[in-house]
Amino acid sequence: MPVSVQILSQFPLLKPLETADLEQLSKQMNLRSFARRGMVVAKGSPVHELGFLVEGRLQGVDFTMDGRSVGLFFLNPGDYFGELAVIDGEPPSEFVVAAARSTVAFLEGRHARDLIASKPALATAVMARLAQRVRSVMSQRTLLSLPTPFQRLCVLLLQMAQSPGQSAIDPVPTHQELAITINASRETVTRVFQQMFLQEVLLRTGDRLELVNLEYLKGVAAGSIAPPKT
Amino acid sequence: MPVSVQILSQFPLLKPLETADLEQLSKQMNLRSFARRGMVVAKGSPVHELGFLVEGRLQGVDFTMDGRSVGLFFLNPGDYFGELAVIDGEPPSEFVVAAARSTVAFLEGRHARDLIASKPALATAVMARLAQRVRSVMSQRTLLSLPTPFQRLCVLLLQMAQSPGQSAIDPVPTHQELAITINASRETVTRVFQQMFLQEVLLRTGDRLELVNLEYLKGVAAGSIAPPKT
DNA sequence: AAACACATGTGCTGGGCATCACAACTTGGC
DNA sequence: GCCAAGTTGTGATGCCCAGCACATGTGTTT
Repeated sequence: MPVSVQILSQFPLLKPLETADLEQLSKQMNLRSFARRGMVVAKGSPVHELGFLVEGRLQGVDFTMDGRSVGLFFLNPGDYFGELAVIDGEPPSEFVVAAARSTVAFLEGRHARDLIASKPALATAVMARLAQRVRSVMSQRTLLSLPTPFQRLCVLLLQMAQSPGQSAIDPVPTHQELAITINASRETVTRVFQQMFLQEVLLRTGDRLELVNLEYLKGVAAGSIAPPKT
Repeated sequence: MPVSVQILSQFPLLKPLETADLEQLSKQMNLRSFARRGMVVAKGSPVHELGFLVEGRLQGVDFTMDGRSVGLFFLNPGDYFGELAVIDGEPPSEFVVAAARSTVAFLEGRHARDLIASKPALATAVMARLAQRVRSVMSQRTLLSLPTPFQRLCVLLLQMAQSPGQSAIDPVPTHQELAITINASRETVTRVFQQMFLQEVLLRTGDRLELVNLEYLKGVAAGSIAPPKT
């Protein structure tokens, strides 16, 4: 069940490859579809595959040993996942589930390793990707060691907005999801938002959240503005 | 100020290199010494160098925007650091300071990049190193989202012990250092230790901390054993 | 030996946040 | 369309832990 070269050529990671390479790859890959909530990769699974998201939306989740979920992130079409397991041969470090009906192209671990090893351009790209992941997880870790949920939420909002360099977040994750990533309760997130709407720091319109008062958010993040009392 | 080939050949990362390569490298590198508390690399510095610790002990530290320190780790002779900045060209992500009088061999960023790009064996090793760092920071992030300091400390102790696969930690970091990594106050760490000594879960002899009751620690980590009240 | 820096032990107090409980509202599925 | 599932808003309660203050121990420096 090969994957069309047409589709493969859409992926930024594979851009440096020749058409011949893509045709070769095409035969090694296979396409699978997932319903909403379908499990794409299980943490600790012995299967090592590199996955390319063709369409839909995936979310990665991890769990603490006592069952709480942490550190959620999203993948959009064009992204790939599973590099960690492919590179070091250890089991995958988190679960990946479909946040919406999705289609994924898989390349078996062994083939993926060979591919990366044989194409220096790919190796460089993968290294860059890993470096970026280290930085991103580190900034999460930094976020989590801020003292108050109020500060953590401000920093998270700034982080999420600055990805596209904009002062808006679209679509906004649910309070529950935000709570998970900043290690606070769902209710606390609701209450902090309430505060910020009142003070007109944030503005919500549909699924879009606008960061009106960026200076305030930065101030709280840097600790120069004290978070307001209850 | 070249670095002797003799010294370079000690580093695991450089093992795959021929003697000729090492001699070449030797000319590109330089050796610097640092007193205790000396700053080896500054976060955000525009200088990108790959550093090899020849002797001594270094510690990496990061800070939140409001000035608290987080996520401290140690380097021992034979380790290298600075790969992140070398790979993605961004400023270093943390400070590295000398925990004791130390000697470090530096290789300039451009040379390091060329070296890695030209030797697939090195590229593979660096990729593996990065993958390991992602996993390690991720487990830190998981640790930080546990609800109570008690649980966080149990998990941290288990993590620190299992590096060598032993049930002891030697040398034990100070309470202050532990407090920083689990995002708790120094006093809380002291009190948790107190508890655990009483219950004979831990045993301290000099600079060595023995994990006597591993099952208990694992139980608390997994949430199946409730942390005792104050 | 004295002086100092640093690590550790311990009590007290207040506030912040998790947790529970429940209501109002929106969304998706059939 | 309607029911179920999921999302958001809000109050009340209790407890855990940060923060402060200070005592004691230990190794290092002069």
